Amino acid sequence: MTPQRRAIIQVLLESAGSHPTAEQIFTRVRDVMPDISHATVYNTLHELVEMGTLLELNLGMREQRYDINTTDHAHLICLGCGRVEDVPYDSEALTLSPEHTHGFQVVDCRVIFRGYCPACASQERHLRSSG
Amino acid sequence: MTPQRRAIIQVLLESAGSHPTAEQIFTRVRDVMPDISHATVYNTLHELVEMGTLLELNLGMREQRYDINTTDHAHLICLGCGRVEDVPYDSEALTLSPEHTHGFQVVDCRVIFRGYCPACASQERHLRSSG
DNA sequence: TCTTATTTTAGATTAATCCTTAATTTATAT
DNA sequence: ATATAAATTAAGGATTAATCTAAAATAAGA
Ligand SMILES: [Mn+2]
Ligand SMILES: [Mn+2]
Ligand SMILES: [Zn+2]
Ligand SMILES: [Zn+2]
Repeated sequence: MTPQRRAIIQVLLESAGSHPTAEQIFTRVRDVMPDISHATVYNTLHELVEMGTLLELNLGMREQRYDINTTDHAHLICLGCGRVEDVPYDSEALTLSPEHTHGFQVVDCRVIFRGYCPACASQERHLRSSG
Repeated sequence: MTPQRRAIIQVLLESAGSHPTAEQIFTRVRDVMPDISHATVYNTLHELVEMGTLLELNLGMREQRYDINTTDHAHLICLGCGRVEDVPYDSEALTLSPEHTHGFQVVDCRVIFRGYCPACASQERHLRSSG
């Protein structure tokens, strides 16, 4: 456990719920530790993911998002601006019946609702009516 | 409608169920049309996605996967090798209750089961017992 | 055919992520 | 405390999927 890791974990805890990207985490850590390197942030994030204390979310917006909240939940993402919200979901309702596992050892299930947030939805409406 | 597009669509139809990456599609198209460019493949894929006749899947393995099967289904992906299988799912069981939409216009829902295919699971076991 | 709009192309560019390697830091054992 | 070994960090280069650019080619329409 090094000062760098402490700082990274601190930032993750402070940004709980915001689903930051690796770059955003890097920037926030650099505020308190200006000499930290890119590689250290990436390495530490991967280690935390490996340990199971951090979720790496691929929500389809190019960059990975990180989530310190490892409780069972789904995500709602805005296809316009990338805004992410946590949403509850019933993990019981989503179990793969044995005849459909193809012999896989199933580890988990990710659920992503996609749509447009109020801001992006109104913008889209405006674009459509004017174009 | 150009010969390039016809060739790309042909490849997509032939590879139904294999969830190819853009690069794999590019390679297969190049077999029958050696001078086709990268940009044309990407442009065409994006147009088909825009039209709604092709799904762009972010299964978390770096590259996007494309799926000509636009019927309601979920995916099962191997975290080891990237193998993808289609799995049925009950879309009725997954509707976001109004109090959890945060005002979003919800477009769709993506469900991804993650795990290890038989080959990768046995490999992992081997690695663990020997390391 | 002639004109216009669209599409294609090659190559450069971007941007996130990963890798390499040497220096530093931390942990462990005298 | 000191020496040794192991783990971590930093700088910057490499990688790579994807995007952009601008000119050339092609398709569509009159
Ligand atoms: Mn979350
Ligand atoms: Mn599929
Ligand atoms: Zn939005
Ligand atoms: Zn596998």
